[in-house]
Amino acid sequence: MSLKLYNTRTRQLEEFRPLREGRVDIYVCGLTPSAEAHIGHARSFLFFDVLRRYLRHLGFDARYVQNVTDIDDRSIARARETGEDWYDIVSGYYASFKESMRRLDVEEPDVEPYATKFIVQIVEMIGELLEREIAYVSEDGVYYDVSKFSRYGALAHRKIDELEAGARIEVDEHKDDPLDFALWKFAKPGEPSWESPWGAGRPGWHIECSAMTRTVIGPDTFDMHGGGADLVFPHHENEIAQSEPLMPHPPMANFWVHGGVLLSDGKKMSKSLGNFEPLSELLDRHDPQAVRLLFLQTGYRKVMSMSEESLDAAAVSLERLKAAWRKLHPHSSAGALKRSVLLEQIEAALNNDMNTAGALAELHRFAANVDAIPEDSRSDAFREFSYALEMLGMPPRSSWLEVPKVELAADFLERLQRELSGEISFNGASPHDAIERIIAERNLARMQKDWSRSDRLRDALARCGVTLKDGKDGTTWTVDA
RNA sequence: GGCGACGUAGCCAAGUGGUAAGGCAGAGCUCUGCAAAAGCUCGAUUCCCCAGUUCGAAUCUGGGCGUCGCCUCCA
Repeated sequence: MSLKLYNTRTRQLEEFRPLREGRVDIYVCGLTPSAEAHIGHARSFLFFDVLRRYLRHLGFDARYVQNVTDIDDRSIARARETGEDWYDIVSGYYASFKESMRRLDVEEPDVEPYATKFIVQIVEMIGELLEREIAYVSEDGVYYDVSKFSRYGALAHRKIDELEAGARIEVDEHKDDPLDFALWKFAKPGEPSWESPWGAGRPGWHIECSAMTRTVIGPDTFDMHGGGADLVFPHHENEIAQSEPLMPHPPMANFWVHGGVLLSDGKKMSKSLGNFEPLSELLDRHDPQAVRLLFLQTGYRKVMSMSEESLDAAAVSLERLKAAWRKLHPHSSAGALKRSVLLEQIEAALNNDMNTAGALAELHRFAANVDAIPEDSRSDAFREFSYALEMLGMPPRSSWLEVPKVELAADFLERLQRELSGEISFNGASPHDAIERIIAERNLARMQKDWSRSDRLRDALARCGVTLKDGKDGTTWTVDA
């Protein structure tokens, strides 16, 4: 039993085998920080985070490279509009993205190459393409000549004439063919630029990834290249077109792995449509672990839509896992990980093209049966459950031990006092003490079977947003959301 | 217009030839003075529609209908 992954290159589910024993090199196209990151980006990087964690679990030494395209037309245009420095814009958005990734427990890439740090290698690569006459210098830049690469369109499973029939390709007088794309764009006055043999300018989109994979990972075929499904064409197709003619032994990457896009109101979330809320703000409103859980529930390749309701449902679902973990927690003790059906079933699910929804189902099945676990195997169960959660990127936190509480409103005491109309006074007491005081009074009333007083006290608290729960170990309270 | 994906209970979603995982919501029960919380139990004779292949199909084939993506910057 081993990992099978869908390979966009061959359009098939294939058994994953690393090119070098025990080692996996993954390159994932990162962000172009010309706008605020959104939850669709999070879905993609969350998936690759789980893939990476799983590869490591399988015993591979996984090296994860995720680039930053820190130069592009949009950020330059934005700088012109706002008067800001273009790089301040880029680094601002990127910092915000990184912070969101941290909150989502997405692990840091092992290598994080910035496009602007690889200008030398980019220029060198363009030079090689020109030498081989696969590229040409035009009036406003250097272009890639698509007609020179016979496999062009292979990744996207598209033929050149089909692409040309597309109604939305703009004719550009600087290109020989509408499908040709820019490798280097000559700078207009005021635009950021770097020197090159053909004139000062900046790299086109696509070329940075070709240059960086070649430099950072190596000139030969590497194991996996990933990104969102919307990158298949033209971005990844163009990367292949740039890289493979210069390689002695193509293909550029063995596996091409693409994650499905996220829909918002039935339309793909995208920078140009602006149909999204910044990721950082969404994470203020929703538990990042619940966000991860929600994405784990859906196959990574499926087009998926998301709603506030689904996010809330995921939070409740996460609570179940937390509760199971909490029950096991007192039985923790150091020791080796002992495998049982839980891990076996999770592996079986993940081996099937990273079926995280199936893996999650196993976690829930386990959680539902936690009470039945015999005392002497609880420590093992605890370690295995924790390990599985961690493997999916949902590391148990110390906060899981606490029942969730929300802050009391600022005027809580005043409202409470009013609700009780002087029945009990607690001048100077903290809100917490006041609640405890009422609970004590109520329990006294309950002992005396004074139900009307008991209920009156409970209702007063309820109107102030505090719910009481009578457990067998006494009364606890929670603050309503 | 071309290429592709998807359509499973109220909602989200797994399952890719052997008789429908899981989550949310809902219902019932237990517990409780009553609640809340918690625990237990239950849910599609059926997988968009229509034909076909097969002993057997949600799963394969053909045809419809619908939704979405890509063909343009995008994870």
